[in-house]
Amino acid sequence: MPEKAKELLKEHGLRKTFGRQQVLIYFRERSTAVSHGDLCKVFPEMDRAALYRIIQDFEEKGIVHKVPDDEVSVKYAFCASSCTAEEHHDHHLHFKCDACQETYCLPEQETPKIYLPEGFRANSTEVLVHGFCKACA
Amino acid sequence: MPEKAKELLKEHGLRKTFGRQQVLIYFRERSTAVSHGDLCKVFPEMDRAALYRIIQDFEEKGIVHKVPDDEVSVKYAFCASSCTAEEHHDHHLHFKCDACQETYCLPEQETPKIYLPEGFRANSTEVLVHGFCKACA
DNA sequence: TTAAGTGCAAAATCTTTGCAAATGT
DNA sequence: ACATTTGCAAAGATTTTGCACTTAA
Repeated sequence: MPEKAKELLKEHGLRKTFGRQQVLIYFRERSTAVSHGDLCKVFPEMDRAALYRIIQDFEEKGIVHKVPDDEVSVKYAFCASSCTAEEHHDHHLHFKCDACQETYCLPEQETPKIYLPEGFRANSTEVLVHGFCKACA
Repeated sequence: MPEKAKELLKEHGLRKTFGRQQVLIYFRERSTAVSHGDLCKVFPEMDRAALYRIIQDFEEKGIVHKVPDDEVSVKYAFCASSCTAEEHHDHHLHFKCDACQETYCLPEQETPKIYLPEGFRANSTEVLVHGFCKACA
């Protein structure tokens, strides 16, 4: 994976713009998932609509992935590795702290093998564990 | 578990109103999760705000549970059994079909044991499996 | 130069809230 | 009769869209 945001954008077929670089760097430096609203607070000078489009482009190109959430809005986190527009490979667990409300990606953990009822075919599995994180426990 | 919607409401400390009975019966008869928007379509004669409040009351009292979703809005499904206002016991899997977009509860399946990094403490686990359901496979 | 991205404004949705009228116990 | 719930209307948030202007390649 390229070190520079610039290269990462290029690699995923996106033009290197100021906004995208800022947001990409922010995602890379975080271990927890953020919503669109969160990003608006982090980048108050950026346009809301532009942020929606940046997130959307990043998700389509495999730079960030959706993290299912039980609050109102979806969250996003930086893709672990090797995700492309064709396929995401973020088969790791997510952990949401009931105290600080942060959602962590836990990439060391593989998703467990799930056995489905007859007739169901699985493509991918999302796991969201609730509890207290290291900082809040 | 009581057979009648009326009794179920009473058991959870909610008054038996027409709207609540309708919605409760609807939830009981479904095997897939629905959003507020879905309910509005099913009950176009009911007030949006009232539906929000019904869902909220049901969730608080342990009649339905939230199902994390990767779309815009949260979904809800009927509680398997014995959930109360104090504690939900819906530790089953959810399955979302990539074709028909329905989210199923898979109550036969126990959630797998998850091993977390040092310092993290789990309370509950939500699993959302993506793939093709029986009807679409 | 020209295809793509941004900023701004407006529309469309979604969610919450307050309060008078209706309903359940 | 009294507390709760509903219906309606308004406000607040969130998300999407269109289009002129700017920027990247």
